[in-house]
Amino acid sequence: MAKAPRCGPYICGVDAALDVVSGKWKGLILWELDTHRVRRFAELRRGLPGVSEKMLTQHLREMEADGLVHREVYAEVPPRVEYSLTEHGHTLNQALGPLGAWGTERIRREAIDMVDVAPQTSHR
Amino acid sequence: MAKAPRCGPYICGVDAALDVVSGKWKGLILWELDTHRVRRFAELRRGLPGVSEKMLTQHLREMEADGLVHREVYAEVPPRVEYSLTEHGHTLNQALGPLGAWGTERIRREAIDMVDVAPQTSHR
DNA sequence: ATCGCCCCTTACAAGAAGGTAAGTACCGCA
DNA sequence: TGCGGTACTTACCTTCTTGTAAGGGGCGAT
Repeated sequence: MAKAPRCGPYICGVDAALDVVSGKWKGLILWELDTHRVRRFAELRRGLPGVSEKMLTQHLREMEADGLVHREVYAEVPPRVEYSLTEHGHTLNQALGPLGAWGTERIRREAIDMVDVAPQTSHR
Repeated sequence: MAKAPRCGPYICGVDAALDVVSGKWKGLILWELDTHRVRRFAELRRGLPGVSEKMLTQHLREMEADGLVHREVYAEVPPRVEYSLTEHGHTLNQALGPLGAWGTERIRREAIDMVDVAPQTSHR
């Protein structure tokens, strides 16, 4: 069920983009890879609290297939693999910027709402 | 299944935003509701090819709980319900803009790649 | 020699998301 | 009287995603 494009016919661009970032850890992987330019497998694992090795590998492979991350394997011992964002991954991250800002705003707003709803401690 | 914040502790804003738009039809619902300012249930259903009534109701309820859409019920016969974007939904859609552009670009690029890879009748 | 690190892979199991189909209650139309 | 339209709800089932656990091959450290 997966050819080059993973999912069906996209109705709009948002669809296509969401398809590529949907996955429990992909947003965080993107974030990690953007802050630190390049990360090794174990570094990413430590950076994502609670991720299993399987999921990390799987997501990284999908993102590689989607052309978002670059995977550089060094034929050394012990094995070393470095992940970094491709040009595409980078532009995606930039496109994700406003969304991240919106999300942050939303979190902030929810925090305020919670204080409003439970007003005994102090006024907001 | 859903308190005010639906999912766990968000690491970054992208997380929170993705949580809110992840769902097979939410992107499209947002799009529909943004183009036409206000839509009724059956109109939305006709606008999203292949959506089931259950999923549409479910997604709309979640988005209402998330403060993205406004649901106006008219106590008439036959029943009439109108959905529209809230202020939040609107800003979300704007934040989704760059992502949509990225997705569109990606679709275009894939189409080009496919032509590159499969030049009509030659070797497979 | 055994342990643990590195970067995975595989098999299996659980859970969430989504789809199908039917039912509800009311009405206008033929 | 029966059909279709409106806006759902419910029960059941399938598929997709995620998690758990184990293994594997090479090497440095204990």
